[in-house]
Amino acid sequence: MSISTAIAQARGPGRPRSLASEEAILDATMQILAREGYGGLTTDKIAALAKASKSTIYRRWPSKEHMVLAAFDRSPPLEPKNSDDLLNDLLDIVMQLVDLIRQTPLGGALPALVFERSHNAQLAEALDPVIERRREPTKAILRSAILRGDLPKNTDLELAVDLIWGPVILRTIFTPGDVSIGALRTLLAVVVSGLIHGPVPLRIGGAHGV
Amino acid sequence: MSISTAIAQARGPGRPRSLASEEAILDATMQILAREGYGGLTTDKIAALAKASKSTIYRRWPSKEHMVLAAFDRSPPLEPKNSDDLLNDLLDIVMQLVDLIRQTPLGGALPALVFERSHNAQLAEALDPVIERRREPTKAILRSAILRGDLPKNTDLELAVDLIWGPVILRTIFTPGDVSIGALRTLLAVVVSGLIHGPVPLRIGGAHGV
Amino acid sequence: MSISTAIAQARGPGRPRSLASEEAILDATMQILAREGYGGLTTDKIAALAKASKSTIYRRWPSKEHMVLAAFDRSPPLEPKNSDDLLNDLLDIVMQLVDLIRQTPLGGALPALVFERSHNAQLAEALDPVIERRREPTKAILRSAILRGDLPKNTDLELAVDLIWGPVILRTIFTPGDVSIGALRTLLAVVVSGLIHGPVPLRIGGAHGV
Amino acid sequence: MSISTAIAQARGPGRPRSLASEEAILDATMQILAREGYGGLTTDKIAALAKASKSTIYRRWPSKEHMVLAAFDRSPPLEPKNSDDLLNDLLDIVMQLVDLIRQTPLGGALPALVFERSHNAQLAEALDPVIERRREPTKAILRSAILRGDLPKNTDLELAVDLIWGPVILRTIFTPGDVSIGALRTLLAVVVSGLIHGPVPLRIGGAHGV
DNA sequence: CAGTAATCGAGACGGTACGTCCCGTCTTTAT
DNA sequence: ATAAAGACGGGACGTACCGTCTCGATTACTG
Repeated sequence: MSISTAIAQARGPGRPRSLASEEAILDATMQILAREGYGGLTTDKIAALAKASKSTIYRRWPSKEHMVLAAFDRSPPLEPKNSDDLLNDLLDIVMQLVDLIRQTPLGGALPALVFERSHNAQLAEALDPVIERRREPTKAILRSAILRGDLPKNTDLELAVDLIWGPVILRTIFTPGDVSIGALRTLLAVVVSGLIHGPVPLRIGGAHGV
Repeated sequence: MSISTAIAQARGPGRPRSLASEEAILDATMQILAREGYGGLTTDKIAALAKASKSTIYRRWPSKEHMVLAAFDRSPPLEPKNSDDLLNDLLDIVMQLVDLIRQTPLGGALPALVFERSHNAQLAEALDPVIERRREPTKAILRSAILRGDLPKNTDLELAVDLIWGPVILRTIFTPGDVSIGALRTLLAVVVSGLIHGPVPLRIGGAHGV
Repeated sequence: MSISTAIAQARGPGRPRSLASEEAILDATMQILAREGYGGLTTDKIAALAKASKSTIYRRWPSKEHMVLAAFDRSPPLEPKNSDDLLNDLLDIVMQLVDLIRQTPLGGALPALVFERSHNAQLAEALDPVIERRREPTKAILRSAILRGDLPKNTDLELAVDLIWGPVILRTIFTPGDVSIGALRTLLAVVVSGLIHGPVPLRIGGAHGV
Repeated sequence: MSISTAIAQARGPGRPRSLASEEAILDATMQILAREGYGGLTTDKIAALAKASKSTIYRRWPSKEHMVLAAFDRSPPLEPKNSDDLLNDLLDIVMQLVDLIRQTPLGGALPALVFERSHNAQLAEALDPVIERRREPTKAILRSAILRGDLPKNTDLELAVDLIWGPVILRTIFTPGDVSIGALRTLLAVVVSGLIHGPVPLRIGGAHGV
């Protein structure tokens, strides 16, 4: 379940792996990420700061990116508010991530993971379930709204999640876009409007004269 | 205007920069990108294939990523169909990019640019206007729809573009999502629905008992 | 004592430096020197031929010249004959070096070391003790001659060594001079003559009429 | 006669070569040599400082070393004193060169020329006559001494020159030796002694017991 | 309680890309 | 034809980082 291999280790003979080292390594990763950015993150620096050896590192994770991912995975999941106000709940959870990205070293590392994922199947395998899990709180909010009748029963959750997060991620990571609370509120309000009213019929326009 | 420095160069004294070299370099970049992927792209390989020297390369672009960007910038802009069917026009232009990303070397390189942008101000400066320009065709479609009356006059274009492209980019680059034509059609239909009906009022739900 | 850092290294923690690599590198240096001359000697070629990485090379020596010096230092010292014939002994040892310079790759590299020494304090530091040590065999010959009474007891050894080697080095490295055995014999015979008879009084000539 | 090709140029059609440029280039060479040493001497720097183009430089001299040599060749020849005191005359001319080497940029460049000569036939061809010419003043002193009867009539001039200059060059360029006036005086006194008394017989020592 | 075996810190290793530097040549317009 | 300016191909350099490996020293369990 965890990214870490240490915990799942079968208890055989020989010296057991040190949990302290493991944490020191991930802590060091976060510190360097915060201080010097992803470009300044090297395995040697991590080892030096964590007072661990590189073999201790590579025994646990096959590459630098996996370490970043493991460090990322230690951050607590987004917490869905589940009040009875859909828009506010969505806004809250969206702001949680935006703040996380803007205020912690993880923001700077996310593009690196995305990049690495694109040509590293091993990392994709590790990253995808983590991403998948991160979508869950949003789905919980949507399910509650459906139960309350605030959204149609046949709402496609995956599509809804993409509609919500797509523009946010775009503005946060891709493009230097407006992610103020006001802008996000409007954005979400339009998305929710689309979800409530459902997709438009296949042909829009062209029937004006009629 | 262009990414290239050679074209815009004032015609002073000294030997002018070779346009032939410039194109050979960008061509070589694309070829290697196609053949070996972004990870296999090195400045030495580019120089060898383009029969150019590394100094000729570095005289023009300060890093590999700038070269990729310049190569990317040579690809023709997406072509808006501008029929009178908004949904079809959007679907068409979205599919254009999805095909471009999936069928050309540029798809593999895009995550690299995003990643590099995140910690390289110099690249950000070069990349952002390129991205900005790429949003224009979508805006043209939206403007036509507004003129036809298929969209409200006060539609926020930037917001609309983000709503359209956010989920698509998310599924293409971030997450291994469904970008089949059917899935995209549904996605766009919901977005357009939201745009037509406008944002929901600030409070959704909570008024059930009333 | 040795140029090599590996041998003298205190046996601390960590993987010890590989003596095999060290020798492979110096062997490769000599081979390339012999095959392609000093101009054809590059660190990449050495690394490739020695199947070592450039980091392994640069961990030991700070520059190409230091490597050449280390390779040079592995050649056996000149062997003083120490018969009871001073002139023959000197001629023998001088011919040993002349042959070494003319028949091994070191000859071609020596000017390079001299050149580099002249503007590289670090190399000077490494080179000087090596040169100093190389003067010893000649001094041994001179000391024997003094003991036998063939040279004055107060003979200045440093001066004698310079008188002997100066002209030889000049003809070998600087100027395309005659270093045949006959020429060297005459040269040494005059030097020894000077050493035996001692310096002339401060004023030569000017007292002719007396 | 001169190292420069400019002067000997046949006066054909077209713009004549600029003598001003030529001098500016050699001046610049000396300045950079003095300021940054041979290692810091590059053709680009020379061109920039002389406000000349690189083609102007390479039209005259085939390589950097030839330029240094041409700059060197502009320095006045050593001036033989030709008093009636052989030892003093030799000491004077030797000190002239020692001072030149120690006090002008040429000292630092000399090892470079020697080095380059060793693997550059073209430079050897240019350098050797210059060196040869520089030996002339010493020979003049020796000839005067022979005429005065201070040296044997059959003194071998080439050998004598090598005996005199060899140790001096050795101590100046090769080895960090003593080139104080006192040390040089002693050195020369022994050499002159050898020249006056002539070579020792072929066998020295070995007849002790007899 | 000795033996076995996996772990630990330290740091060297092979490999490889990077970006810089310099050389000597070439291409442009202006004298 | 030569001048200044400066781009060009070529190629070496020394640095940096990756992920692996080799040491001697620990630290558990297993017999």
